[in-house]
Amino acid sequence: MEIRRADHIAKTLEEQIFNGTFANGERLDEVRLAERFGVSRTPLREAFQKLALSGLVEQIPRRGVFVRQPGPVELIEMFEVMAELEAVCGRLAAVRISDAALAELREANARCLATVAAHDADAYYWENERFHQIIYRESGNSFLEQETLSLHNRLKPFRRAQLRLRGRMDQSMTEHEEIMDALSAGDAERAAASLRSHVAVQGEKFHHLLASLKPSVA
Amino acid sequence: MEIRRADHIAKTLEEQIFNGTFANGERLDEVRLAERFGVSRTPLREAFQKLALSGLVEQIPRRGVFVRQPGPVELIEMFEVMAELEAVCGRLAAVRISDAALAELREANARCLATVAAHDADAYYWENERFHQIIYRESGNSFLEQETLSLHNRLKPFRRAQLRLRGRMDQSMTEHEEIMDALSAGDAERAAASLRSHVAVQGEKFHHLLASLKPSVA
DNA sequence: GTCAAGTATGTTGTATACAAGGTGTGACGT
DNA sequence: ACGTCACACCTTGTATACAACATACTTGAC
Repeated sequence: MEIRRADHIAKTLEEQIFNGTFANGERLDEVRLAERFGVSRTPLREAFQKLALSGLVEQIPRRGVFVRQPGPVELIEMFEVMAELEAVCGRLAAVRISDAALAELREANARCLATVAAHDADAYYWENERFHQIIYRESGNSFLEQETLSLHNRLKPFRRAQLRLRGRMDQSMTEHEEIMDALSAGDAERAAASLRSHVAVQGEKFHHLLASLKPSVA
Repeated sequence: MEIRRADHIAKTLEEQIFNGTFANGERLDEVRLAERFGVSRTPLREAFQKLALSGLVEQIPRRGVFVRQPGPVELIEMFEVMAELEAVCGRLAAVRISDAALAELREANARCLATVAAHDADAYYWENERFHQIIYRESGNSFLEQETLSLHNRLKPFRRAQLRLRGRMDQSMTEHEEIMDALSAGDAERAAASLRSHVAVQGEKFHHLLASLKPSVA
């Protein structure tokens, strides 16, 4: 099944890092992990390189690889960039989106509403993701779509955390309506602005969450 | 000297791919390149992975790695994203830039002017790069700075090509002036717009260049 | 007693040997 | 003559062996 074990290892390690299996500055021992996965060091090192390029671990020559959870400031920076990328997607999509995609978007938004009514946070998470991914796609720029999706995935675990805050889902839905309106009207600037603030508010919520957890770090 | 030969190989291969040493769909033979670099396949494969993650080559399991020059549409997409990223940097920099950095920017622009007066395209290229990198830095968002720089580097060879077009350097300088004005005034939207069009015009020029070379592709 | 230097041990980086899969060619059958 | 199946060779993916470097501990000298 797994033609390339290195890829599978990379994915597994990525999940485990996300799930907090490893502490922040922890060194990933090649031989220990190799025997844990039942493979040799070779595919493991390949997996390490992928993770290093993704920014999840840091490779220091002749020293080893260390898991590198992004700090508070870096996370805020990433959320800021995410907001801007989505804004760009929105601006482009406003003038490029097809009628079919608009209908698709409306449908996705309706499903979001349903999950909010059902207070199903997990389901909302997935439907919301679909809503945004349609916008990425309708930017009409595959490269932009890929880059935005990549950052989106990288922020996944942190985005998920802030969703549990009180009333966030309802607020999010009204923002979705505004976004839909702007896109339907083909108003590029309004679409960009509404998407930017929609995502930026996620970053701020996350910031608050973070500050409430560790008041010393802020 | 070179602690990590794999890194050196990756850089060398990257240059050679840029310089057109390899044809577009060409397969990179591991053993042949290994003996050509005087190393074993191991560091070469590590180099391949880096290049694959950078998008310069494509790795097909059990088939090998193939050099993957971006096609016309992908290049246009990348230029579009580049324009938007620079616009974002500009918008943020307009409200975050320090007086010292503004002076630095003015100086860099002055050096650009000097190289234009001297008709030194190569020197202009470097000074122009410095001008833009200051703006990336002054966005006050290191993550954004890195991402923007990364795409900038990836577009380097193509940006260089369009610079040789008639009158491009003079036009570019007047655009720089507009950008400087907006940043000095702290006008975020004007900075964003001027930077966007400044870079977008590069993409268009490149598009023209491309169309004039291969009329069949467009 | 403390600091420094040397050695030993452990870990990373590289080379080579081995295994598994894919492709191409040739032969045989229709 | 053309198509299909089988075998051989070539290439990639993985394991293991080896070398270089870094770190830590011990020993000796001041």
